[in-house]
Amino acid sequence: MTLLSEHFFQRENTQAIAQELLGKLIFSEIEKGKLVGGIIIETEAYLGGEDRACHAYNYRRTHRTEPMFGPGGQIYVYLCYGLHHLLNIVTHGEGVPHAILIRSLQPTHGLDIMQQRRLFKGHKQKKALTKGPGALAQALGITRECSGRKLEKGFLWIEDRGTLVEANQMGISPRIGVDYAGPDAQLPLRFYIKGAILN
DNA sequence: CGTTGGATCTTCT
DNA sequence: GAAGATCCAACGC
Repeated sequence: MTLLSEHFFQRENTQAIAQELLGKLIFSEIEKGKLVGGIIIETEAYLGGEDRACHAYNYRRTHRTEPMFGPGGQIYVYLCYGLHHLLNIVTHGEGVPHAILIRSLQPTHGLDIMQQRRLFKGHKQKKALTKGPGALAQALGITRECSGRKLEKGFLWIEDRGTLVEANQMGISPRIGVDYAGPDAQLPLRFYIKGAILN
């Protein structure tokens, strides 16, 4: 198994990286002693200054978007709809605000811990542990305090265990929930492993 | 099954 | 002051 290095994320082809992340393992031990993780099965690419769907469109630089302007391998987390944290991995070099949204996992490690984290918040039982970006961040214990930190073993990291996703197993579609982005909403920048997203 | 609406709050205008 | 890279349960069929 190989830990994915910063170099991996500092390459310039964000779409290719988003595709390569499919089948990789992501781990979180943000809470010490609580190791959780799973296989990445769905990603979306956000292409920085030229992408209307990206928070950093037109190189809009704010406190929130700042991590995206850093070098690849950093973490960008932000709050959506007031209640969901969304996990992104920054790519490309410094000053180019590309990022990849991790949308879904197939849970493999620490299922009991994820189950617990998904319990409270008023509701009773959750079905999917890590299907959907908000759910996934909750199961991994990610909050926006992680935003701006680096991927790091023992905190939050990604490993390659040699899983290969064949081209015919990969699905491509427009990104979810970005209708406001005009023509960019149609771009085929969402990637997923066919059949894996269904429960 | 598919569709609908409520929860909830940071961020930027 | 408005909008938003969502989730879930409750409906209606």
